[in-house]
Amino acid sequence: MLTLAQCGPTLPRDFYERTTLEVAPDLIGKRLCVLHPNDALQTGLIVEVEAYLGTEDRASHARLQKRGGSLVPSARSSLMFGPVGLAYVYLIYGLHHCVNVVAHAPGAVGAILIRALRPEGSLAKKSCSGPAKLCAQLGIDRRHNGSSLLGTIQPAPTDAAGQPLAQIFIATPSQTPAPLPAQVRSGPRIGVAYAGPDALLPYRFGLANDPDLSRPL
DNA sequence: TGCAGGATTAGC
DNA sequence: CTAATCCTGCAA
Repeated sequence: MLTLAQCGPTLPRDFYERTTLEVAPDLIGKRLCVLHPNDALQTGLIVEVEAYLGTEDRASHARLQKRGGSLVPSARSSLMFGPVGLAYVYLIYGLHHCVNVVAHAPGAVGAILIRALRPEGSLAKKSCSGPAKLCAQLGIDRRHNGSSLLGTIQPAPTDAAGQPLAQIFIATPSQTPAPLPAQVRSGPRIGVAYAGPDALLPYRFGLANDPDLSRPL
């Protein structure tokens, strides 16, 4: 199992403060890390993500909604409008959690869904190939909504019930070579057929031919 | 206040 | 292919 120091340097805030479509492919090959209150550490390399943009993206939670005759963004997506480097975690189908990274240019709106990991260490034999599966494996749930991904702090934070909360962060692996940009491919996002033409936008990014993809790219 | 549907997954 | 399951958006 990896130690905290072996995870590599944590991605700084500046990494996330670029356009969402710039940040998304750059997350491929980075290491998602969860430090649990009992000091257990779970990690995996990101092999697949999807970018979700702002009010104009019909597939995004941040898209405009009808309300009182006018169009406004929904309350759920408010984190996507705010500071970068935070986790946006939501419940889907009443059953599963999905985790996003808030990332966008200054004044813009957007987040990146983490869709699949290559599991490492204690996770090595588990499947993290799917946005809900990786959250289940890593113990990520709505208590982490709004938590910072920019590093660990002491003492560990607590949730609304006062219970200790696992800390999530993303690091640049120092012992694994970064994937060549040529190996990162894009394709249409999964499960967004309701978005009409926006369902075809190539905002899904992943390592070409990686066995840990949630689906082939 | 009520209802339709979802950035998914496992199982038949 | 469908069920599971609950929060959110949106109409009434």
